[in-house]
Order: sequence, then C-alpha cells, then structure tokens
Amino acid sequence: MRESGNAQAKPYHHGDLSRALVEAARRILEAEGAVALSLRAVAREAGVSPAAPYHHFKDKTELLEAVAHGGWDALSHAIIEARRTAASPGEALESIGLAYVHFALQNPALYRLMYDTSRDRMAMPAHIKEEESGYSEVQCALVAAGADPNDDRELQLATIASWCAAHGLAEMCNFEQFRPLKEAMGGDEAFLRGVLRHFGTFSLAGLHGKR
Amino acid sequence: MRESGNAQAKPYHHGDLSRALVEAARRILEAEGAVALSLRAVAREAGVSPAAPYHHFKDKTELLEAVAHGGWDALSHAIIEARRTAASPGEALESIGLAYVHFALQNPALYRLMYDTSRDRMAMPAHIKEEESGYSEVQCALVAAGADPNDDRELQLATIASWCAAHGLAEMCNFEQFRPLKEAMGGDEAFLRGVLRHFGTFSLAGLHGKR
DNA sequence: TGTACATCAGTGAACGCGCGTTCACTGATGTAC
DNA sequence: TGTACATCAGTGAACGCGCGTTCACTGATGTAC
Repeated sequence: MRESGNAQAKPYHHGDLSRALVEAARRILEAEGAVALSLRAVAREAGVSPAAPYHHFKDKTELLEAVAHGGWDALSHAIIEARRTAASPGEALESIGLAYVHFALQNPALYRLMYDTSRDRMAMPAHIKEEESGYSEVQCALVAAGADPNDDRELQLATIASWCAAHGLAEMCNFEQFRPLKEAMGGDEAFLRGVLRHFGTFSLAGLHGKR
Repeated sequence: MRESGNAQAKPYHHGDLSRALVEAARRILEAEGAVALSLRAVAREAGVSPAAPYHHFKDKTELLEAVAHGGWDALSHAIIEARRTAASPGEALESIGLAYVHFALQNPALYRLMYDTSRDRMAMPAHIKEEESGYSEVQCALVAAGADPNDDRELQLATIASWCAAHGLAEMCNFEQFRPLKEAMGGDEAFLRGVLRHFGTFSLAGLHGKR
C-alpha cells in the first residue's frame, strides 16, 4: 500500500539506464547542441547522479560512441526504407539521397556527432559495415539504374562520390546564402531535389561517358 | 648599449599581437586539434598573458572568427590560383576541386573551424561574398566548360552541387574504410581524381541532359 | 629639445564555473541452502 | 518459505583542472606646448 500508493516514485534501480542515457544525450544534442553535451548534463537530463553513468559506460567517450552508434542505425534504416519504397530503380538514387539529407536535417547535431566520432578515430565504427550503413544500398541503386556491376572499381568510386555529395549537401544546405534561391524555388524540398538532380546523373555519366 | 646588447629580449609591446594570435591559433589547431583551442592556450602559444588578447578581440568568439576569416582567404586564393593555372576550361573544374580538397586535407582542423563558425551563425561570414569565396570561380569554370550562362538557376544549382560534393569529399576522404581502394589505386591523389572525375561530369550532365 | 600627460598594450593575480572522474557508501536484487 | 550473503546499480560529496573573463596595475609610446 505504501509502495503502490506512491506509484510514480522513482525506484532506486532504473531498469534501463543505459538506453535512457543515450536518449537523454540525443535530447540534449538537438535541444542545446554539442557544446552542452557533458556527461554531467546527460546524467542530469536522465534524472540520475553524475556517477551513475559509470556503471554503464567506461567513460564519456564510450557514451558518445553509443550515441553515434544509435544514429548510424537510424540512418541505415532510413536509407534501406527509402530504397525499398522507391517506385523505380531510377528513382532509388534520388530517394536515398533525399532520405539521407532529411535525416541529417532533422538531427543535425547527432549527424555531426556521428561523423566527428568517426573522424576522430579515422574510421567509421567497426559495426558500421557496408551492409548496415546503406553503402551497399547505394551500390544496388546504381546498378539498378544501369551501372555496370562488373566494373567494381568504378562502381565503388561512384558510390563514394554519391556519398560525399550527400554528406556535403546535408552539411551545407542550411547556409544562409542559399536562402534566396530556396525561396525562389518554393522551399527546401524543391531546392534539395534540384541539387540532388545534379548529383543523380553524375554517377552514371561518370560510369558510362568516360575512361 | 644595454638595450641593443639584449637584442632578443621581448619588448613590452608586441607590435602585431593581433596577427600573432591568429597564427598561434592556427598552429594549435593543426597540432592539437579544435578541442585544445582555448583562449588561454592561444595566449600561451603567442607568449603573452591570458588577458592580453582582450585588447585585440572582444572575446573568444571574435578571435575564432578572425581565424576562420583567415582560412577563407587562404582557400579563396588557392581556388583562384587553381583556375588561373588550369590548362583548359575543361580542366578548370577538376583543378578547382583538387585545390579545394587539398586545402582541406592540409588544414583539416582549420577547415572544420571555418565551417563550424559559418554553421553556428547559420551563414557564411559576411565578408565571404561570392567574389571572394571561389563560388564564382566555379561558376566561371562551369560556363567555360560549356554550361549555359543564361540559365541562371541551373547554373547556381550546379555550382552548389559542385561545392557540396567538394566539401563532402574533403571531409570524408580520410575515412579508414576507403584505404583499400586508395591503395589499389596507387595513392590519395589517384583516388581523389577518381572521385572528382565522377563529380566533374555531373554538373554538366545535369545542365544539358535533363529538364 | 624637454617636459607633462593622456593613451595604449601589456601583466599577473583572482573570480566563479562546470567539467570528468573517483570514492566510500547504501539500497535493492538474486541466489544457495 | 526464510534467511544469509554476494552482487549489482544507485547516491552524493569531493578531487583537481583548465577555462573565459575581470581587475587594478604598470611600462611604453605619442602628442601638445
């Protein structure tokens, strides 16, 4: 009675603090930016003492890696879903690009954290293998759209080029100086599609036209 | 005699501390990374007390902006030079792209600072206008390579697409997972040219082939 | 050419702050008998 | 079903640290007369 009457009393043991910390970190990231993302702030946001996270993560770096890991998972799913629902192979590349950029726009701080943690280790996290990252999704889309699946090197280069282009667009598309053009085109979506259209053809043009 | 005999004694007044601080910041940036770039560290590196910078910059942000400003200048010059020395209009795009990526690879931390300070204010610094940033250099190269100078919107989109692609490649080309391909291709340079070649055609393919 | 004085560009000590991490602890949970 | 005890997952106080910034100061420089 005493216990059940006080239903919302926080139990001493959290139950799933590890997950809760990662979620708290994402909330802080998008609400206050990467600068505000301290271990103490995450613990605070999760309603827990500053020492509690150390039962789940070796140090701050390990927590950030978990946050980035979750981001890569979410991005992969978005990309796979985009390809799955594309009406035609030709549309797949644009769909994938759009999904990628949308993810980055909706989670800008998380997206940057993902790349920063990858960059600092000079490698993507080990678990982000091709089959998870959407890397192979882009390759499939390229092949479906007409690329030669036997010219492996050019296919890899085209995939990398697509990826770099999407990354660049994702990071730059909120630049203030693009605003006039965006407005003239009727909004973000049209602008993104306009730039992506230029990307969309380049990979295949490179594969077919040259060398 | 007493004074001149002690030639290397540091004078009380520095003479050009403002410039020296920016240079010190760049040194720290490349040697120890953005995390180590504190106002105190910059003052230390410049051989000056922690309070001295406040006679030249309102606060830390203003100093960082000056550092970024210097970076944009250097990048603009590299781009203009690349276009100037390109053998043919067709080569100009690749030359510009290569110069851009090389700058980013040689000054990775500075390059990121440049984009971070731009992003945080959701705009490029006011002084980085088209004529300074190399933005118009890319447009010129596109036109020289055959783009229609009258279709302004498509030309802008193609320029933005080029820029995004170069930015993405610059940030990603050191990813560990690209190493096997790089080695198979005989080094960074060949790899960069390979990816850039895919970029190089896309802008014009977009301009001519579609819509 | 000298002198008085305002201004400029440094110094170094001090401030409060939030950080990552450690520590001894304690309450809750699971397990062996 | 109860009890003893190991283990797990929290607490909260404390640590040392480097940070951005301020302050009263001082040495050097430039200018008016």
